[in-house]
Amino acid sequence: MYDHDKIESKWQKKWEESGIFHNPNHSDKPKYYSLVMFPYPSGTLHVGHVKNYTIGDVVSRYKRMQGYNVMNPFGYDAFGLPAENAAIAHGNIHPEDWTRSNITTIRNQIKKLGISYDWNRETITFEESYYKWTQWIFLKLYEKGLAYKKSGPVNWCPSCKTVLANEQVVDGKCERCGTPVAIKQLDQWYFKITDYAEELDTFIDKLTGWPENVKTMQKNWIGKSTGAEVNFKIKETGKTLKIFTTRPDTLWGVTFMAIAPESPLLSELTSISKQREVEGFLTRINSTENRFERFSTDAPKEGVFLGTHAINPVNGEEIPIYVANYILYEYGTGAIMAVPAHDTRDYAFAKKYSLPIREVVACDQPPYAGEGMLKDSGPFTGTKSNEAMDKIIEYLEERKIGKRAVNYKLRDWLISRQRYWGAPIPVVYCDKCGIVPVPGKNLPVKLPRDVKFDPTGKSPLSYDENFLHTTCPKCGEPAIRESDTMDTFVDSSWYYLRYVNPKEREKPFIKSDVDEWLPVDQYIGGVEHAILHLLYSRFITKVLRDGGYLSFDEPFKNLFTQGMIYKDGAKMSKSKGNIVSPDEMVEKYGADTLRLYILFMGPPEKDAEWLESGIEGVYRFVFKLWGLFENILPLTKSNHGMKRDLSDEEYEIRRKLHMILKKITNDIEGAFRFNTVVSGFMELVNIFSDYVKSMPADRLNVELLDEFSHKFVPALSPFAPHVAEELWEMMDEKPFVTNVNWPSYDEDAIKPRKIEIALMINGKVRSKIVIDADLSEDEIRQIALNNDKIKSTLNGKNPKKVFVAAGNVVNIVT
RNA sequence: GCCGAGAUGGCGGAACUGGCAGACGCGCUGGACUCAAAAUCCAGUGAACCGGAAAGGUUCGUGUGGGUUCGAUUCCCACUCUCGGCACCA
Repeated sequence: MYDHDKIESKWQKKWEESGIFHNPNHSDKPKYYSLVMFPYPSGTLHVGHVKNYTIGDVVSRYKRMQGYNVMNPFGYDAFGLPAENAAIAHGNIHPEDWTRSNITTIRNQIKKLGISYDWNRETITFEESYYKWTQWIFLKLYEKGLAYKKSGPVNWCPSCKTVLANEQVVDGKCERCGTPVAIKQLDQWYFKITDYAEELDTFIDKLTGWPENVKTMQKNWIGKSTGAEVNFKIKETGKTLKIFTTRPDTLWGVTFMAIAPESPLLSELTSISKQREVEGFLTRINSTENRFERFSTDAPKEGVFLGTHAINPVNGEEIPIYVANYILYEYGTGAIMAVPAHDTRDYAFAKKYSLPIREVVACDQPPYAGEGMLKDSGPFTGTKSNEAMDKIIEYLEERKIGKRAVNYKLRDWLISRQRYWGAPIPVVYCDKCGIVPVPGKNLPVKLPRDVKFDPTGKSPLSYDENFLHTTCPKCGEPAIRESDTMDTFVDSSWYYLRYVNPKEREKPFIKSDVDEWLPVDQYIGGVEHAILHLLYSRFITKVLRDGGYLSFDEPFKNLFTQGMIYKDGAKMSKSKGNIVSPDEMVEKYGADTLRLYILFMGPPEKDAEWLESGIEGVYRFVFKLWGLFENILPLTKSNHGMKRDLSDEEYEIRRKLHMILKKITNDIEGAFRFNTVVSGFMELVNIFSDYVKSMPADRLNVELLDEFSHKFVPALSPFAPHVAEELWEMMDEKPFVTNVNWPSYDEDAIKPRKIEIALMINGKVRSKIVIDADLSEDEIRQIALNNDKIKSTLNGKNPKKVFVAAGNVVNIVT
């Protein structure tokens, strides 16, 4: 009788005792780094996590069987808001204790799933031995001028009581809790990711192992656009107003200028007579309930004439300058040249204020933003707009009125957080010396344990006098520590490096080791990190490379984003109460069944609906498989070595065995089509069950059964490792099946003796016949034409043409 | 609006470089076992129709409309819908 409980705990113990999943950093075998996105331990795991880890485990175990030295590590993204919020909600439990207890739970859950992690590499981001190096990374960025403090408008979540990065604001709401985000003016720390915008953009094309949608999302987020910067003189002041445009070819169509309400240029561009009107406008748009209304695409375009004029450098025209609500201060220069005929927004604005609309690209009707023949454009009249682009930029450069320019939507990464549970930013403020970074030898700046961490909007650490007061590392005078902590995305931007040398005390990692192991060969996780984590990690990798700490450009060679598991048509969440717990499933059906079912649900990159009846079907399969081996093993053991030629039926069964083995191998290698791998296992079990039942035991071909069991069990082991080990042992083979080579298939065995081909008349199947596989096309044609059924259907008519597709069909056209 | 992915039985999904659509599983139907049920096992299961039932046969069928081809789920064109991302980025 199959007893999953007994088998699974038995092998989990044996694996642990033998240490077979610990991998050395150096070995004769080629390396393979398999990585799953580590979890946020804010609760327990659900089956959605299990999907992630199962896919990673199958890849790891498969690669191990193919002779690789596989690194398959695990850890916890253990700092951060959810842990802190949950700790507060659960009474006054300390976030550390709370998180640790979650980690213990999760670790046990994972061990029961039979995942082959190297637990020696386990990494927890809140440990001093880890965040010391997170702080070290901050210092490296600071040294290179890539970490800086500035005051400006920031996203503020009133519920989480902290600032957020742009990437953490979704539809104007906090990515985490859904509260509408407010804007505050604050002095905050930033990482200068914009310095790497160009490389982050262009290197996306080199990420051939990444899904297309993730690459597109990153491209969009970085938002590179090329064009020109053009200088417009201000008639009244003689100063210059710079603008960025992607359409320098429409310069002759400019009929007004517009600047952002937040622009510092606003006051000097406002004439005295217009001041009152402009102030009224500012008050009105700033008082709008939701500032995101102003920034939505369909908000009405509004503005006020400033009473001043710009001079178009290409034709000397005087044009009015407006302040307008649709101009973004943070993008480009915060000011635009407006071409109403060729931009829908400028068009709407011009219509509203009756401004001239001048067509300079031939079109049926403005607004037209496409390409076309230029007209009324001075020396460029008659040139195609796309061809004129470069020439016009050269024209501007020659006359020193403009230059080629590139702009990005990407903004710098705001990393300060006004919360307790994170790595302290390692700087102090000294009255004499200003901002002073904490020297590397003084790291870590320890996060004190006993702090009141209720969110007040001010950093909890700022109330801790012991923490706050220190001495300046430079002059030794009293100084104050920075009390903000770092965004947890800083922690997770380098954990994949730490796994290589998790116990290293002198450095975050050893360069030669990391250079050997990275990039990660296969990264697996949810698509929700398409921008945030994956972009930050790419950035940090490049910064460390430029600092000489790494020698590779990109951290993740191949990326796979698995789909989510839904229950009752919705995402699993505690509040909906539709969580499927892996513990319950393991207890009821066993880890092997759970793993197989999760893979069988559908293509792994797609979302899938959890169905209890589905897992029961897989459970039946495991039972059937077990029963088959209970029948086979006594035969193969007693008659081992007895040989007999294969009958046609047996030849066909053996052919299927090798065919499916080949298919399984291809399905793993190709696009992780594990659902069809599992169905392949089912087919084999069905075929062999039918065979065993088809004749008395003493007439079965034992050699065939022996071959089957020695191919099937190793192939099964990455997917259902416990039952595979148990069967392997029952076959009197030495443990562990986990360590044997991936089963090969024999191309010769796949060649059929006989084939069935369809006989078609005008594309419709009229008959099917079985013929020898080695017949020539002519022979097949003759057989087809002499077939009774074909003859009677043809009814004496002469076929016009006969197509023979070898091994498939014969199509007779009349 | 822009970008990306997709649409196949009652359901999840298969189908190699264009070659017998619906593998595998779920569900359903019938049967065996049982006093009965559950579990298990066996058989059937795209739709409509012809046939006395059976054997068998015909037509239609991969979102819609066209096209290429002896032959299209697969290639081309147009459209509809669904999902995901971005969204006043000049």
